[in-house]
Amino acid sequence: MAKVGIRDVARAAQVSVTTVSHALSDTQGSRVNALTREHVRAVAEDLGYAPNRLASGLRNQRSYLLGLVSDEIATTPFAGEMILGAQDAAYERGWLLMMLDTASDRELEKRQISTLLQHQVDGIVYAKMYHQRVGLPAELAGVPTVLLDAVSEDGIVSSVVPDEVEAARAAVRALIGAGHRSIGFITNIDDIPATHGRFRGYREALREGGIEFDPALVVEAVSEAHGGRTAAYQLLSRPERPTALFCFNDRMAMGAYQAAGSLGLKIPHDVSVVGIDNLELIAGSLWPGLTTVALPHYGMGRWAVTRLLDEIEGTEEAEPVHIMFDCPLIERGSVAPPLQI
Amino acid sequence: MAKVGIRDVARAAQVSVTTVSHALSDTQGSRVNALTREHVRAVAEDLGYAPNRLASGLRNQRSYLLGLVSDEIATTPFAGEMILGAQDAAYERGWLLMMLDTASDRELEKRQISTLLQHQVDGIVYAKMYHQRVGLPAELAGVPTVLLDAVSEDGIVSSVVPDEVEAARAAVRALIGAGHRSIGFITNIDDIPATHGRFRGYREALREGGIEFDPALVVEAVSEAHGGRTAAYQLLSRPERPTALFCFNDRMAMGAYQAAGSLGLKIPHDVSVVGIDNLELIAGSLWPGLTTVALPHYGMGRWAVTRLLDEIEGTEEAEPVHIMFDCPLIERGSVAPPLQI
DNA sequence: CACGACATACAAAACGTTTTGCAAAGGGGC
DNA sequence: GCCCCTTTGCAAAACGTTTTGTATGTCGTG
Repeated sequence: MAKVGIRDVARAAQVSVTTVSHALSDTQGSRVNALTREHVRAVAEDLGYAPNRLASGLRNQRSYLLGLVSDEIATTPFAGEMILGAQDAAYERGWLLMMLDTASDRELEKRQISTLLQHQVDGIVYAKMYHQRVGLPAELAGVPTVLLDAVSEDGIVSSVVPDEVEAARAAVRALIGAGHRSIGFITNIDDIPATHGRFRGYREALREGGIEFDPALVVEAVSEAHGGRTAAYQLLSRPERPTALFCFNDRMAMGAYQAAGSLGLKIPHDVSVVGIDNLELIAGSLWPGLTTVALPHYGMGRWAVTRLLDEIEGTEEAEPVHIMFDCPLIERGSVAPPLQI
Repeated sequence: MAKVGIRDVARAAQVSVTTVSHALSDTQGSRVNALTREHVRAVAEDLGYAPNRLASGLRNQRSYLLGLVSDEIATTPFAGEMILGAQDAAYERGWLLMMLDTASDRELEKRQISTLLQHQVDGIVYAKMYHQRVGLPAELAGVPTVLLDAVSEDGIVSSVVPDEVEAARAAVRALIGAGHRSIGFITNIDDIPATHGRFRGYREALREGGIEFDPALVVEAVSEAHGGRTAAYQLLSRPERPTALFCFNDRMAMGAYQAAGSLGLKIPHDVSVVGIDNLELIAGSLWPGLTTVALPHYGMGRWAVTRLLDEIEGTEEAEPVHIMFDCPLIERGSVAPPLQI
């Protein structure tokens, strides 16, 4: 069963290839009779004809291919949602996405981008697996590009990142709303936007709640379960222990659960905990379920591709847009009113 | 900066496009002088020329594109490794991979496959996110295809799956090796190959160790943390409780940790636990770290693409191959000798 | 010295589309 | 009834490669 091409359709429909082409793409001013069009369409359908995108891409200088280059796709659990969002948005508009993992290797990244360009991708989503500032690779100059979960130093291309400050505020507000006044903050040690943004959100939420900031309630650690565990242990074993903990992420919150358990404290009865990330695997598996703030990976992925396609298809040169996505609170069972109230 | 094409190189090098083409692809019998070749190459390099894959694909009837269709990429944590393996293998051989998520929707799957085919992909990896038997979509007939983490009912295309029996045996052997004789099995309730394979592996390992199978030590539950928790609670609260638990997966093992904790039992001192999956996020975050068996997702992804490319590039029709991948034991800290020995 | 064989380079066709320019036919206004 | 305009269809060129067939010279051999 050889591939059926446009000439096969033309032959079967007793018209020229030109007419077939016109009949199948409605865009042109009616250069074909409605009846002929119907007839051609029926024949094409019948033969199972689908245009060869390689050929039409060559002719139109448009491949309907998008590249997505990102660091460490595999090692992080966020990737899935982000990519799915991007994929969905692309597919809905008739485009396909090609992902490449740079493994954070600048040299590899360079080669991958040029491979993508060789395949004539019409644009590139440059993604990072956690919110960061980046310098745009030189190879991307002149190529429509959108940043996903990253902002560029020169602000020259559109970008989307989560609103870290708001995320932290939402988390802490949930605790304050439950009546807590002594809220520990288990933060991480990396110098990344999330660290600073969430710290600011923590302080802003406290201020809003009329609670004085107490530096003694902030503990830094590596952003893993064990870091969260030691930090929480430290905070919870004090005589004047906080009644709630706001953790930098869900993994650290998991560590907090472990520390609470080893100190004989029950969550949420003795201590409330909130995280950030909404990693289903962790937040949903903990017991009780972890109340946390979701990072809108799916939505950001969608937005990035949608924006990229708008820029590609748009006629006029559009100004780059930089947006921050809201992060919704996901309530499970780790927040309750404080004990002594 | 307009794209530089082969004719630009020809002009700059003062030769014909034919010569440029020949000079750049060494495959042909030397139809070009070594000196000319060097010269052309230098000029091409200089101009930053890279052939347009769309055009060469059209001419060669080979797109150097592969499709990867899979169910639920986003919702499962395995996806990353599997896709990364596939991606790496493809990239190393000069191919690109286009992923599509069918969301387990048969209708969507159909459309996605035909989209891929329109883009002239040279082959398709049909992947599932957990080991299962599948019927191959009719659209794939005649298209080079390899199954990833799935086997087809008719065995007509090559496939790769994990060796479930061996995985379970490795896990249980680790417990027996530590001295355990009373080993509970927390299994799941779904009728999938993993359930049956791991049960068989459990029994085989017991037999090898000269331990009699005791149906009372097997408890079924949903394969989530809460399922593991209730099952483990049930097993561990018996007067004659098992000294070790083999859990269907890491999430259920996490539930076992919770049950042990609520019963005041320490892992691994009072009870040993092993899982299957090696989900870094869970196995590495638990305290103590979970000893578990890794499912070789990265390797399977690599194998699938490598095999697919061999079949595509191979001259003769190759017989389909069905292989099972070994699953290595990953030791962390959840296994110790039993208490009373 | 002449002829053939070989090395080297080029022109042209092909891959499967889309689109532009052109021609034929049909219809309406005068 | 003639002319012009509109509608409808077709032929051909173009997109950027690769490859086949052919032409030109050069060298070696008889």
